Amino acid sequence: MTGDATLRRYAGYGMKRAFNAIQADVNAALAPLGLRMITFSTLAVIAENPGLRQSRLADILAMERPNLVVVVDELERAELISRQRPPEDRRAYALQLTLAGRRLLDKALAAVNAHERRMTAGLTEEERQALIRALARVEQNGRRDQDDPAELSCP
Amino acid sequence: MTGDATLRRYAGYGMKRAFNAIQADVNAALAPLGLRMITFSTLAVIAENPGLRQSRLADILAMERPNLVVVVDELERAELISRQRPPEDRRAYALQLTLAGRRLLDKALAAVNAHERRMTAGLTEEERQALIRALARVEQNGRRDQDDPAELSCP
DNA sequence: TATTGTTATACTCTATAACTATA
DNA sequence: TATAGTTATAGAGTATAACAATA
Repeated sequence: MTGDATLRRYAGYGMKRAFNAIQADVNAALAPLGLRMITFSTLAVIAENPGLRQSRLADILAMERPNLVVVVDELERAELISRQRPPEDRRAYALQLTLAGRRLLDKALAAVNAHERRMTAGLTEEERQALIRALARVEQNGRRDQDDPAELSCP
Repeated sequence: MTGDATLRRYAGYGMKRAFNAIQADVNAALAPLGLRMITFSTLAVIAENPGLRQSRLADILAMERPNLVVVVDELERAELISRQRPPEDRRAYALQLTLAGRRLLDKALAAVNAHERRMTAGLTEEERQALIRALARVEQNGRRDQDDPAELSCP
């Protein structure tokens, strides 16, 4: 009686609906920390890659450089990260977490871990891993089609 | 070397990236037909529920009524659907596909089927079905948490 | 009083072109 | 000339409040 049986056959439709739920839940979980999905992700990637440059960070997060600027500005203003000019290339910035940033990220990771458990409740750990693997495959299929826009069905 | 190993452990991160790929691919597949994801979905739901009202359509597609208005306007202007006043409730509109709408939807379904095959290439049919099931579960977990905003870990 | 569709509005995310300062 | 970061801007998608017509 839901009325969308046609669309329910597609992974993309389910993904849109599931992602909307994920986004709402993770943003609610991060809001008490003053973070949202994109600022949390940015902190996590900088923590994993100290000294990272903004353009490389944008590559990793698959977002455009201009859109990252405002995020980095926001995190710097909140004193969660620092921008330092490396002497060998004075065009760039090396990004690092501050102590406050590291502490907040630890709290955020706990909140996001709880969020992940909540949203994947009812799946076994094997099913959760299979979901993550399937999503990575879909992403990869999209990346391949970007390089080769022609249809390459299967020979 | 990707630099996002921390985030890759979360289904939500993979879902954001996979959905971006899905959206780009499906919109590219539908553009030659003058459609995009939301107009395609709207056509598909109206086809499945002839005489549907806009507020019920918004419920099914999990979107706000005001945002649907512009979509229905666009489809009506393109003469793909018709709005008819039902005599028993002259506030509402009964939505139906036109013949052109039915024909275009058939073409769009073929394009979206090809898109789905492309994006889930490398998954077995069982894995694809498991992906769809897992996404529905995540969506449902989000819906439950909306009703009960408190954390309900596991007893 | 409540509901259907609508208007207006605002906020986020995303995408592109063009600028500056360095290399 | 090319690259790193930036500015400005425009387009989607999404959310809420308030209104007119009808129930």
